[in-house]
Amino acid sequence: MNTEEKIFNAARTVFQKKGFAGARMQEIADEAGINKAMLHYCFKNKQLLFEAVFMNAFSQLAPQINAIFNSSDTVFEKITKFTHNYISFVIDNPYLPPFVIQEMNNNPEFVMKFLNHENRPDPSVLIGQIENEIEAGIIKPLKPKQLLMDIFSLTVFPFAAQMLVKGLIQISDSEFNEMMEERKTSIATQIINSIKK
Amino acid sequence: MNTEEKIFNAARTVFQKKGFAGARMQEIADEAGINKAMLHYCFKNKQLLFEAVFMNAFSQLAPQINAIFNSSDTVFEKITKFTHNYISFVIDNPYLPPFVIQEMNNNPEFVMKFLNHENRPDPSVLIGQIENEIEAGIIKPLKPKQLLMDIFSLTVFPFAAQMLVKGLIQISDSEFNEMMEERKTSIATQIINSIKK
DNA sequence: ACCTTTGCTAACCAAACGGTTAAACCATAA
DNA sequence: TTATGGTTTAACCGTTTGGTTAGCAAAGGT
Repeated sequence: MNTEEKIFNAARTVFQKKGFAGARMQEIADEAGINKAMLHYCFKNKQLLFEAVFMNAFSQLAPQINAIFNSSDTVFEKITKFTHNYISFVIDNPYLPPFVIQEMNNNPEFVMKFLNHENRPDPSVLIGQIENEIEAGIIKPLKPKQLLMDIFSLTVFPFAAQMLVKGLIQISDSEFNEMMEERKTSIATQIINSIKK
Repeated sequence: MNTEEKIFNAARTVFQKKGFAGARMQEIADEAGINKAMLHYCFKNKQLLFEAVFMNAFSQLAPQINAIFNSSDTVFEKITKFTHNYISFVIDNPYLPPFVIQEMNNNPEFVMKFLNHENRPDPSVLIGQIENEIEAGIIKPLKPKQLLMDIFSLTVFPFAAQMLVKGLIQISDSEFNEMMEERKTSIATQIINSIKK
């Protein structure tokens, strides 16, 4: 692992734990086991280092999501695949959702920068497909965007609000992971049952 | 409005917009239209000022939620009331969910302090009641905690991840509010339909 | 052999930060 | 009128922060 990678990994760890404002360049340097000046040698400044970490987080997720959204599967298959894949991915990267949501709320200017990114997750094809399947009588009449919001909510929220949820309904880390494993399949079943004609 | 209130309101605004780490005492002072020293005169230090704001946010929400969770209503009625009341409340306080979730993830020590608070939201009664209604054949067999997670997810997530959601599915502020108005009733209907026998 | 570049660091800097101090202000009671 | 005690401020302080500088050592080119 070269120095740039060491810095990047350290930065990802610290930024995801503390957020942009709470992260300290010194802490990232310590975590990487190098001098603080090296951060600026490799990544110019805090903002650019952060953007590198943030964009990388997204460029891991987005193509995976788009591949599902834009495939030739049926809506039901897409829902099944999305919830399963997303939860699997996030179980391995549990810091990602709170991090992304936090920074999107804190840096609205930054939202725009990423929304114009080539690889942004784009549900427009899926929305059209949902409308078609409604007309075809496969899916009950509903607003596609509400359905998307339901899918995102059920899959992403438990991870985004992990600490809150664990505290509120009193579950341990292992119980949480068990529940999430179960949700990999149960969410899709539940949604499909409630929208199929 | 006395000075303490001016400070408190200013602090709430700044903390909710920037988070604890990102908030600046000077900015709070400016927002309140007073001298920075006055903050320390009234609230000792940044940590205590933050805790005052955070606890206040919770003490607005928690009793309302508990009143519903612990009433003598049926589970279906509780779900209906909870989703409706919570969304109504959060439409008027849109900064609250991201703020709470962010700080709970960033200050895990702080989570404990609030979880031992007398007025914490407590779903234990509701969980027992769900188990009873399952035995009574009113509700399909399911894990009560999964049901709670679904309810929280569908109601809270769109607000917690507001910026992300608005960007992803391409909706304006007014469209977002329209969708949330609709969800006040649609979420409950949907959940109840999918769990009733 | 002699530059030039690259990877890296110790030491340093100016600005920003949370917090303190000492004095001014101002109502009110003696 | 003046003494008192809570309220408010300008000025200041020590520390932390992101960022810079000057230089070292090894690698490569000529």
